[in-house]
Amino acid sequence: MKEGPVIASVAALLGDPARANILTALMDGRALTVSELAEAAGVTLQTASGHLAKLDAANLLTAEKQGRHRYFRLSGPDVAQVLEALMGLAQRTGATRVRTGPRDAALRSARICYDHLAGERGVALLKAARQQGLIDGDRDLALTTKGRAFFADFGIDLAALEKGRRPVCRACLDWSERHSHLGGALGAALLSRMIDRGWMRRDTGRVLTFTCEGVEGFEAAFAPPGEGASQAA
Amino acid sequence: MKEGPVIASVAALLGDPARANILTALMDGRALTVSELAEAAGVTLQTASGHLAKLDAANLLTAEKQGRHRYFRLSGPDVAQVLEALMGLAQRTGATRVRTGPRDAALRSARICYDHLAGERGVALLKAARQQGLIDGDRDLALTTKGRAFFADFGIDLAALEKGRRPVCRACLDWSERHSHLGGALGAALLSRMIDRGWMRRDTGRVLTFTCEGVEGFEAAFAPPGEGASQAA
DNA sequence: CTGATGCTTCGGCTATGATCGAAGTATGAA
DNA sequence: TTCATACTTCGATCATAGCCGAAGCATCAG
Repeated sequence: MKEGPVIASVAALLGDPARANILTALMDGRALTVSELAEAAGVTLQTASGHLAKLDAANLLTAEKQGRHRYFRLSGPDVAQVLEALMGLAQRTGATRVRTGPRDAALRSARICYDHLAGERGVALLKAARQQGLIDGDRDLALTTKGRAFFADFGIDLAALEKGRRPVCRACLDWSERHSHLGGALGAALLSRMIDRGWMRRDTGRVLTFTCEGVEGFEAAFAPPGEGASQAA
Repeated sequence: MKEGPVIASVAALLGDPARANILTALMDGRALTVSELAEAAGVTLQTASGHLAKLDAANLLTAEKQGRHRYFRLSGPDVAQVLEALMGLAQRTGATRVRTGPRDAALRSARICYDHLAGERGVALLKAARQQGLIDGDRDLALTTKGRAFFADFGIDLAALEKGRRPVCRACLDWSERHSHLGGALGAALLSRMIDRGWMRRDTGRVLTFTCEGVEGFEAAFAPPGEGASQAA
């Protein structure tokens, strides 16, 4: 009887279509202006402004003022995680539409979840990392000694990651797959490193498009041991 | 722009205080009746009924009808997971438990459910029968060969039971324990036989009072799996 | 300065939906 | 059978809040 209103106040904020559109538009971790968010949500500027004020007051968003613009971003990965969880729930319970476009397929394949890799590729990465003994644990993930060597070799400064307050490894439930992908500081660093390497590029929105070398490199690095076959479609 | 409304429809359901109270009350995985949920939510019966219809239509809950009662439970662990994530976002303060079931300890211990044994003893009976390999199946129960021998030896005419239209074994949801106990023709015959043996007697109302020999005999026949030995299976 | 752009606030309209009383249905008990 | 309990449905009331037009600040360019 006490918890209900607590979660209700947050859920009610996510329960308005305009606000939900705003939040999903921000799910790629980037910051957008009020005007951009108004267009994404399909409402007028002043309506969006009102919504953003509420989301900001609830600390779901953070605002940064730059000149005449005001940039909003999600206040943290946990917001994105909740949104992903809600999408997964909506899909399982049948609230999602049957209509699936090409953009939907691309989203399913590889996308950004706040700041790390999600979708089929994201799930495959964590699965392979587990199988290769790089990462241990089921719900709470931990780097193995072998994993530390691997990711250091991949070009990631683990010591720097561990200095931050953010957990290095975190399991994040994928809404399109049914399994977890790798979030946390390591997940973010990995995505950043893979983009640096030219393995993929960010399109508009959350879609990640793999390059040819990217597919090659990704499958070489995160291949299930003993299985050379790639998953072609 | 398409995903927003999808998550909004789900989130809006969680965004009402009464519904949020209902869902949090169900978070422990047990099933509760409409009345109990109405009290937990702090609304009247008809209001709760309306909310439950919506949550059921959205497949967030599943309903089980049992006589005059309708038991609701979360439709899956993912629902609870979303709620937990929301609580985390809302900086939860502490867990709340909903008082459920009868206040009367005697009723809780052993009572008649229609015509068979219910309460702690009833749940223990079915649990033991499963563990001893007398009864098989999860939702739909069935007698094993070993079970047929056991109950025949107990003094029950299984052939007669099977002639009737009534199902021999039936899982019946216990309203104080929130686990199943044994109903059906066999459940009724068992209770009748145990009363004949002097294991228990009917008080006024539905309370069943075990005699000393009853406790002894009951625990010998249906040894609690957690007694002394470990629960490994 | 003037004018333009980006955003916020105010005011009023409107729709959604939460709520409960009362009546109706289904099941169990006497 | 008749009565009681558990729940659903209907109907009407009422509060919340989403929405946009218009006006008000703030910043920048000229």
